[in-house]
Amino acid sequence: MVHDGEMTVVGICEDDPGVRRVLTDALKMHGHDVVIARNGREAVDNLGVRSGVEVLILDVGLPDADGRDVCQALRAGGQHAPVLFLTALDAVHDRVAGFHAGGDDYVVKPFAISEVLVRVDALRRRSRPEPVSISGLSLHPDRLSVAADGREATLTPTEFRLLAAIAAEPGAVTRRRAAVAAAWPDGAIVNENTIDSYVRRLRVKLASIDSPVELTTVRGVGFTLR
Amino acid sequence: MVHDGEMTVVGICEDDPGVRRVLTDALKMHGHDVVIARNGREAVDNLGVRSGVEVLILDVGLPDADGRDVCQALRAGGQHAPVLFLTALDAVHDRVAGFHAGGDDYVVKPFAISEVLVRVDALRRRSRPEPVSISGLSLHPDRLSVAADGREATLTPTEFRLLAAIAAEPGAVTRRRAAVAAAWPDGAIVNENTIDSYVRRLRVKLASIDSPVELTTVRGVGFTLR
DNA sequence: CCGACGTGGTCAGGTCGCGTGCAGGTTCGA
DNA sequence: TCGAACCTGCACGCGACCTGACCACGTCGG
Repeated sequence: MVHDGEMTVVGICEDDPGVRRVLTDALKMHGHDVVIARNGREAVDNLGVRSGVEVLILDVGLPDADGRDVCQALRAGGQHAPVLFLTALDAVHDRVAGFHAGGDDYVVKPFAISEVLVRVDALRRRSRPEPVSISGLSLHPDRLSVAADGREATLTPTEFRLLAAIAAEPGAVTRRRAAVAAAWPDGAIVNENTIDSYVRRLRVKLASIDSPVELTTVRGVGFTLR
Repeated sequence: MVHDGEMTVVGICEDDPGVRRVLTDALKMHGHDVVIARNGREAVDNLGVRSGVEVLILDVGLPDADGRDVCQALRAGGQHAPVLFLTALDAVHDRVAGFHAGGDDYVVKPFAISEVLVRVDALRRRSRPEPVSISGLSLHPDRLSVAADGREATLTPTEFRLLAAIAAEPGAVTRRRAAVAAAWPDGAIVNENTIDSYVRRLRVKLASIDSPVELTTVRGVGFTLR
């Protein structure tokens, strides 16, 4: 089957067998794969980075734990997959709004399956890399752009890889060799000077959006974001 | 008059001629239009997005395929019409419960015609192909058209699928491969250049309605809506 | 049965921008 | 002060993309 994208591996943490079943069936019917956890403990065991899940569906109201705690525990374990929270109606005005801002999403129970499916697809699509925010600068891999405040600048693929590599560890110095390896992953042999050209272009684009951070040179070592 | 107004186009996939006849007659008597498929193959051929059906009635127990597989195949083709599954009694406790919770529905054979009619109406009502609005652009799946402000342009089915895929996440870059997979869900091998032609046609049509958003190219990656 | 029409798909040629390298100037560290 | 490291501006080639046309096929009305 070749339809709209690749299969997504979805991790579900839900105590209610009925809801679990509904979700599992619907997701499988749409060509996705499912990993199940019945409670917080199983979630931590089964839905970590090693599980290979790409999207998480977590019930906020678990018997043994809050879905947000589960999320936090998974995140602590290096699991960065986007989360779709299932929440009861009365919790909506609580702190749920916060989820949405974080790139994660939520649906209110009782929910329509179709809604869950749509959101799972959306999360997967934009999740591969979630927008990376670094001191007022946000990188959007799905848009190939960098934004500060409201302004946004689009980057070429190579520019983006380079900036992403340098921004990966804010404050740390990215060595020239490391930057080259990141921006040219195929191991192409590029002129030492080429990277300077790209750094320059990045500086111009960062300036065009009044970036709060500067791309500075550490002479003899590499580059860093300040 | 009982039925609430507009005619609904119902797609039926059912192998039993008797059941087919009963459904067809009842639906037509209530002012609906019917498109028939005798098996899974015909369903995929006749009940896709291009058929214009608004509600699907799928027999779960087809000779050549499971109704759920048929549903999956149709969904992959961009057919998002709600489904009413016809299922045998013994399957109820199977996984059918899952359908009812979602946007879709089911009835158990043998069923009362009136029940089917009620559910068809309910399904249609709650899933009227609402136009999808994206930054001033609205896509009308039921009319295969795109509108901005007051102006409207009609699209061919392939054009619509392509635009819908790119518009799914405004601002995000839709990769060429993904766009191809969306516009040609059957996995047809199309010339790499073909998609360019369609993008061009879409651009022309978007321009003809003074679209507020532009279909721009992200060189080396894909397309995006800005 | 035939021709008009809409749709899907292909092709050849032209355009354009990304990736790249170079030359010359400038800054920094010793 | 001197050399190396870095910055700046620019030019160029190739491949990705755009453009406008063409053709094959199915549908429908006459």
